[in-house]
Amino acid sequence: MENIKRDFTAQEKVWVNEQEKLKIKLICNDTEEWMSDIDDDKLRYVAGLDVSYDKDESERGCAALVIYDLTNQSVVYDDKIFVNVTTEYSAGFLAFREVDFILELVDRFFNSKIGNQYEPQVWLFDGNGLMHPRRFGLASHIGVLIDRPTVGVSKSPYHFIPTDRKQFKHNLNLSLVHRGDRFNMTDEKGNILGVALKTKDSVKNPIYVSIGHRVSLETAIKVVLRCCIQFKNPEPIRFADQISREALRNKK
DNA sequence: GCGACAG
DNA sequence: ATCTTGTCGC
Repeated sequence: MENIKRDFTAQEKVWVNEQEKLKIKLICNDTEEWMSDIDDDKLRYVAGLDVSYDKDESERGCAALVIYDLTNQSVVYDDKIFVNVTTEYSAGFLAFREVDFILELVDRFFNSKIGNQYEPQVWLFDGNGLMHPRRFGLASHIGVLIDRPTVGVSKSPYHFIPTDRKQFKHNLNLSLVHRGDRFNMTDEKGNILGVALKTKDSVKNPIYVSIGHRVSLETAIKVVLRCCIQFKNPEPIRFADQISREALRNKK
């Protein structure tokens, strides 16, 4: 796996500094009691967040937060906000495009009546954590800002694919046969940045899981696998995606 | 030499 | 991210 080299704009240089600064606070191991025995029903509430964008008006978007109860397999909290998107997407800087919306949702949750009752034990994000050019993707970025356990879940391997794309896909197919099978995503030095994780026997393509903040990779994988119940993607993220997307559709 | 790029 | 029908399989 290798990094893509390119020149940064002035804005991106500022963002790189911000990432490096926040990265100092990043914690890449388990910090909570329940993480030592997830199999013991110690994991119950998981948050999922996602932002959808309008196809016609690029400045219009909707961000959603869902708290999912694994015990009852139900959504116990959901919230959404329509947002004004002012930051263009730039690979490696997704967090800066969505951070304001996400923080507002998190803030609204903690200030809600049930903000204490359903405090999520871990927060799942649509995007990467450590699997990032500077090892600080959106999940890590938000994780540090809210200082809660977070995990990055993406649908494509970013640019962390070997030069030989065909060989990579071949290796994936060999390794990923059943639900739970994984393929390590490593950098050029052999560091494991995340995994390609098969979450459903019948679905060929894996999802990509990486540490966000305050979880080990093993815990991140266990959490995601437990949240992938009926579909390829984790339920909390699926619902957040569904809510934000539908809200945008109905507002027309 | 150019382009590569989570959402 | 978003544009999109049918269709295969459980």
